[in-house]
Amino acid sequence: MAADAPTLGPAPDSTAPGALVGVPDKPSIDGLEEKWVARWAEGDTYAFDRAAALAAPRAETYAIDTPPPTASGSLHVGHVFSYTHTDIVARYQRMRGKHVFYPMGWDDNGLPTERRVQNYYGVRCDPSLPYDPSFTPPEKAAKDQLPISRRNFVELCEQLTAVDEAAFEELWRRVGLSVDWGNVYRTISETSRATAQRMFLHNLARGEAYAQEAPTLWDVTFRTAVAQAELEDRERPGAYHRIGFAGPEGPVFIETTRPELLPACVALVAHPDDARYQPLFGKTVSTPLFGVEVPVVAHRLAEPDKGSGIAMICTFGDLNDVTWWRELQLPTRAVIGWDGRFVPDAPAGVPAEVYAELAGKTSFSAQQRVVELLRESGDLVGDPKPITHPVKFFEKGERPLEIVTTRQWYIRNGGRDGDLREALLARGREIQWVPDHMRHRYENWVEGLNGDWLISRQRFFGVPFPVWYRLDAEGEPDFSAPLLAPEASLPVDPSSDVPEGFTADQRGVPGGFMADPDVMDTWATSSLSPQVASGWDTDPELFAHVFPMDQRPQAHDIIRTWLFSTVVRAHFEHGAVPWTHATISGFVVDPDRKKMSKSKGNATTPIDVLERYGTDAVRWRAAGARPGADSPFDEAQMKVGRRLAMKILNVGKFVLGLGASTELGAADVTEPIDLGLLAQLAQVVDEATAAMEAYNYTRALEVAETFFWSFCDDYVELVKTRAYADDDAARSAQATLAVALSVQLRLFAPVLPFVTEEVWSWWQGGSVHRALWPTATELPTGGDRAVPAVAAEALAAVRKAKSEAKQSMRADVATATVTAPAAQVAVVESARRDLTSAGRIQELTVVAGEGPLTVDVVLAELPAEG
RNA sequence: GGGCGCGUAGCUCAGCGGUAGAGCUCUCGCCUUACAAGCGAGCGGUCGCAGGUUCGAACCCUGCCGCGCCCACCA
Repeated sequence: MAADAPTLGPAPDSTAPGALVGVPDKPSIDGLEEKWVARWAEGDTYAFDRAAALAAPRAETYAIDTPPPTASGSLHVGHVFSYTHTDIVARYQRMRGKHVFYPMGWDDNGLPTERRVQNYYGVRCDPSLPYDPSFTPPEKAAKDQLPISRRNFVELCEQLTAVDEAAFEELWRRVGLSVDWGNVYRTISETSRATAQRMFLHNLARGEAYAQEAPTLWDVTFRTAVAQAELEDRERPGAYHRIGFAGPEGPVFIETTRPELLPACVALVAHPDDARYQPLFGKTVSTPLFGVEVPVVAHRLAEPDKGSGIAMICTFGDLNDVTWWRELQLPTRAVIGWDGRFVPDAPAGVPAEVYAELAGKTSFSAQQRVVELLRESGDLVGDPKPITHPVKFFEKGERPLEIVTTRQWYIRNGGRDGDLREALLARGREIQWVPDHMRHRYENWVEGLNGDWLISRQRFFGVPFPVWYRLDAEGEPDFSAPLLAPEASLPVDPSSDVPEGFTADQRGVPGGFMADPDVMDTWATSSLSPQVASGWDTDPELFAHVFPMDQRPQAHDIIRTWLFSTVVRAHFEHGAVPWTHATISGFVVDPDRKKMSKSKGNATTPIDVLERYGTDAVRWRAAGARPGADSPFDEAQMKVGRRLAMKILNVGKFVLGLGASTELGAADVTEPIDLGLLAQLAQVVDEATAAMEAYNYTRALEVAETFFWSFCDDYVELVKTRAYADDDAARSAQATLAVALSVQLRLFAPVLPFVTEEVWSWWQGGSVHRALWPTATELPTGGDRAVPAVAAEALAAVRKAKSEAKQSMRADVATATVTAPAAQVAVVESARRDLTSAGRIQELTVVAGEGPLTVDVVLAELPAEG
């Protein structure tokens, strides 16, 4: 977005790509990053040409929904790999002549930023405070956090993340990402906030968003609701407590891991078919300690073989309780408050004097006390049986989730509506997944949804809901008719802005208004990355052109969050998928196959690796990880990439020294082995192109690389003598070397942007990254691929003889007799000149014979061996 | 418990119906004037196991075993 864009660099000058500098004596890959990063910036090499793109058909634009990295986090090698994968595709598409729309975003929203700002400045957000325009943060973070207004807090977030983002940008440039740095967005920016609020108002107007007072999974540390997508299970120790309830015909025993919820018990439940408990259905039992009469009810979700087969329903211990409570229309006896402690007053109908023992306690200490009381009363049977069981946690949280009834905003996602679910599944099928099997993750998730998407969070930093409520004469809010911000006013902060028709002094007073206190879940804004990046809110013309986008690259762990939520928003607002392709990257794992992450301490710092091996080497290794496949981090592999980069420099220098130049072209290629080499290359180009079209950059690189090593080791060796001469055959070799070098540099350019650009600059104008991807049509036709292949095979046999004789490859061969299938005799003969010079063969004989090609070699000045 | 993916040379991985492949490692050589951070050659595998289909299976089918990820399970 223009509003967030950094200033562009100076205009192109003579140092930009395009200025020929000649071949250096000692090519080196060290320093290429600094050199080319600077020149690409100066030359605006990767800028998106908005005017040209909009003037061209949509198919000539390639738009990428770049994942915005968490600005307050840190990057590791895994990030470098996955962003490189996207960049390889971007560079390929650019070389196909497309206008590549390749923005960068920073995710500076959400809890990580909030926590970092609190710690860094020693402040905390208090939305009830007024904005202080002259506020400056303390020099040193004080022990007691200084309360400041939301707007001041957001400003600090913006300041601090800007610093982080500058460091990220520098790293990304060093990685060689061909991002359009004139198109950078931030999830915290005005535009992002306005987009999120406008989209929310649209969702609300269409009934896709709604507010509801309901039991909600609640993190007691962060004191916020969390969504299904943010849950994870963790194994925790617990214990079964066998407890007796007084029934009409003797005690009824239940087993529970949460005896402290006894005061919240509203019923016992068993399966309708469970003969043991059928007599009790419709009757009541009495809770121990509290003596509350609760009904015994039947429900299909009760499992006869779990515990004693009959469970207590509490409001609320887990999600099953919520289901039972809702479906069986049971009363509510909530005991756990927003802070995770037992509320001060007993629920209605629960004796206050017993409950007083628990008020204010945490779940943990309440449980201890309840167990003591049950022991004293004799209602606890035996000792608790220790078990380990999975417990739901907020993925960023450290204490088990509780269930608390609160008023929250939701967006429909098919979790409670079969038709919508089907529609969203159909959207998933519209997307081309790379790799294809990742679509199952999406379908699995959508099919398993058990409720709508909870988007409100009881936090301070984030996009606020653009909503206020009237206060009645008693000062109670009227939630039934929210006051909505007009779209033209967005973004608003309801904690400092005032709804239409009200004045600031009416805030919080009876007859006045109050702000909705919540902010949106971070995914509620991240899910709009295509809209934010493409200018839905700021540049409708651009948006109409690039949306739906072509590619969403992301990791597989956030299919359920980022990918799904993006599909939901696009489905509602645009009736379309947000992109045609979802490319899912795997993780970089450590040698023990554990996911690399900062928190585990096994993450490799990218800058160190980039410095030691060079960016191209690291990118080469990244390209070896297939889409969606996890890949172990192995430094030995980096060396191989470095070797390839070095080889490209060296062979480039050599080939250009042999006379290859832009003066020579396909028309100068006349020798059979040269035509054959280029025919091989044409096949490589076709295969690499097909692979790239299928997003299989690994395969594309593999075929190019296989050809390249054979080109260096065999073809160049075969023709170097001829290329030094001065005749038509020499010119044929030189032309072949020139054409092959040009094609190969372009094949490698997406993966190895630095060395290819360096070699390109020695003899070609412009940037290789703005050159066209090679096609078979630019290569001569009719060549016989067998000629270079057979010549290489014969040369290998000669080398083998020298190697086995422990001779130098420079050793002379007195006689070499090639015995080849009849059909290959002429083929070998056509390469005679190159074969004799490369093998230093004094006398070469070619005869027809049975079986595969063999070569009898007699080395000069050595007795013949068998 | 459900879904998905993966088990091929010591390591990382291709191959996915027609006589087992690459790179790395390792071994043995080579100062060859593009490259010794190089070059040449070589060693190395009953393709997880068991059945089945087929003239023929690493490849297709079935069932196991092992590994990983996602989801569910919380009395």
